[in-house]
Amino acid sequence: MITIKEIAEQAGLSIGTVDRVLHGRGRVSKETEQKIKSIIKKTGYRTNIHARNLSMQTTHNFGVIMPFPRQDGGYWEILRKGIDQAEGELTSFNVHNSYFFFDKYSESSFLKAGREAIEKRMAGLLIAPVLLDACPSFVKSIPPDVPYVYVDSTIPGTNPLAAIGQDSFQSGVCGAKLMRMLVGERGGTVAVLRMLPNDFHINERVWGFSSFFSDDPSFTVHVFDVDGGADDREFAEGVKTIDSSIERCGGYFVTNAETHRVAKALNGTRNDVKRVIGYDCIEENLRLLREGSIDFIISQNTREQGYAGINTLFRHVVLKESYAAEMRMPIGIVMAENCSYYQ
Amino acid sequence: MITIKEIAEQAGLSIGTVDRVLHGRGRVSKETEQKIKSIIKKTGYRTNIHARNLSMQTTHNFGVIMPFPRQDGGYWEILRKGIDQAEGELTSFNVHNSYFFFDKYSESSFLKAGREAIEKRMAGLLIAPVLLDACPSFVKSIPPDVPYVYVDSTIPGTNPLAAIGQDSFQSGVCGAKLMRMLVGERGGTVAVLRMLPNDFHINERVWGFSSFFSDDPSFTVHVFDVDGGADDREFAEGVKTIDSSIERCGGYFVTNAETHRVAKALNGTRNDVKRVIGYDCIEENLRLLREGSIDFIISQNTREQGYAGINTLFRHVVLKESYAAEMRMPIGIVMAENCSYYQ
DNA sequence: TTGAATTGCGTTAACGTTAACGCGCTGTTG
DNA sequence: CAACAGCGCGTTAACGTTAACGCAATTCAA
Repeated sequence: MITIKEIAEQAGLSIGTVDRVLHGRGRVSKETEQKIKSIIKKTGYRTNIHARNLSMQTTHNFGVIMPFPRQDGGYWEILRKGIDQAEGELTSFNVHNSYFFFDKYSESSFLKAGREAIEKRMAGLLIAPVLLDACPSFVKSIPPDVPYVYVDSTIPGTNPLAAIGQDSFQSGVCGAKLMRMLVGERGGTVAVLRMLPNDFHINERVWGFSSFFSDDPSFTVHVFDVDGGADDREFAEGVKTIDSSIERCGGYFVTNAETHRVAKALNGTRNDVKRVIGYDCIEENLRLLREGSIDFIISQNTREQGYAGINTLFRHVVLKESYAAEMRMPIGIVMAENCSYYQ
Repeated sequence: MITIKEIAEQAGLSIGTVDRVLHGRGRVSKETEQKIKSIIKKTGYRTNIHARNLSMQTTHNFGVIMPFPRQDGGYWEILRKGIDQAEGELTSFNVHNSYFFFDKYSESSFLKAGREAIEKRMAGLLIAPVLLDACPSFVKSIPPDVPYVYVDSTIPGTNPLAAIGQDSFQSGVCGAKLMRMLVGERGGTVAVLRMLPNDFHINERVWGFSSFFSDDPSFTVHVFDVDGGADDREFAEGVKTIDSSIERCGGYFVTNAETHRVAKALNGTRNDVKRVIGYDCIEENLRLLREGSIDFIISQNTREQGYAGINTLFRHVVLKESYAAEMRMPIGIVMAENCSYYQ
């Protein structure tokens, strides 16, 4: 590997000048700049990260802007686990995360968290852009030298370093395929419980699920809206009302992590031809999966998303590497027999 | 973070002495050694990897001892992809891999590959210990200062830095669960095609599959041995003979990556109540999955195994970190609708 | 036209660790 | 008792990069 010193020798200049060119710090004539740049290109120079980090001696603070971990039935805890794991593996590089939580039902809360993160001058941001309306304006307020990465969702028209997420439509298709397998080819009626307030993800999932059955005349899909904000008793009532309004419902597709609440509500009324498929490997869902009250959980690999998000920031900020701009996470199919790997 | 210099100051000694204690290079009196060691413990000193790597200026060569990539229907190509990806992400750290391929049906070939790897004095070894009999004696010949990591399988009674693999028994259970879903509760006869020569993995898978149905009287499981070494025509004949020997076979569980050959052999005789479940996301299997000739593929996440294996060596050798000794990979359930993420 | 600012470059200390080298002291051997 | 080995320790150059500093030479403003 060629060094700055060797480049300087080849150019007949000093390392200071080479360094100035490398970092665009000016005070270099155009001819020398060109000369040095051509040598850099020819030799394929790459900076030695060890020397760099030793010299810089900086700690890298990444800001994580995400909903309160307990929201969505603890779904965001999973993301945090992946983020924390990445931080742990990168302690040698002085990487530290600061969390800026917000209430996912409050735009002002989101904007406040975002402002704080910007004020604290983070070296990079990991954002869960669940609030589609508030996000674009906030993203514009991020200083141009601060890279940001999306997890969970993405915001069109913005320019993140990377966007990490799952194909929600396709995950709905997977849910439908599994549902058809469970119910059997004879078909019947299946219900989609769309959780309110619904977001982009949830609608895509519903769409994917429905489109799978659209050319299968033996299946009928009913979509119901359920208030995810209701307390347990009220919620169970709502589910039961829906259940009794369908004559013979073969299965339920729940579009978010609240699957366990649906499964519990159905538990009394449930017979073995009533199936439940839902999302996200939160503890309660896994418990009911093992117990048999839930048949399948579709995993977004949320933990891996958090891990990959911090890793992307690390590679860009610390190692100065370029990285894939878009990462699609696999659609994980989880049942009682393989759920122990999705804690 | 405390430095060697600060330790030396606290002890009233020089950094050279501290360094000698840290590396056990002797030429230090017992009292000073104790004094320094206590300061190290008290302050929680951790060596600065950047300074270390900058000073050492070594490149780290890891040896990979694995079957020829084309064997097992190209299964080992997947492992190589993960290994190469890890190497790519670690170029900044001067990590390089050298491959030592062997014929998985020849012990002498394995031993030769192993000897070569040892002669070339690798900084660490990644081993796919598919040859259970030959492996223990080889492992004993590895110098004690060379760490080694297992992928795919493990060898009891040896002491690897880490063992990365999948719970084969449980993956068989998963296969059975999926099979029962596909065939339906009414039950019937299902066949297990155990590929010869069979190894530890394959027998575990068969066992897991069979045990799932052992308490379900509506299902009958037949286990057949098939010669994986046969050419395509001969192989297809064998499968057809088996198929015609069972009156109404509901499905086939193939215990390794040769699933595509079984699916092709069945293609003529196949009707829609004849299901195929098999292993490993090699290209041909994925193609038939999309086409509909295979219903499910169980993924060992082989690519991730290779990636994690190199990463484990890296963290231990380069970063001097301790690491989990055992990693169980998730049992991936792959169908046409989510297979695009398992290339 | 003199002082000040700017341009274009070189020099150097610092980051923390490693390992070779050197030096004084003590004990041993012929 | 001289020669020598070994012990216990300090000193120092090197690794590659960064960024502050310095210094001529030139340009610019008053």
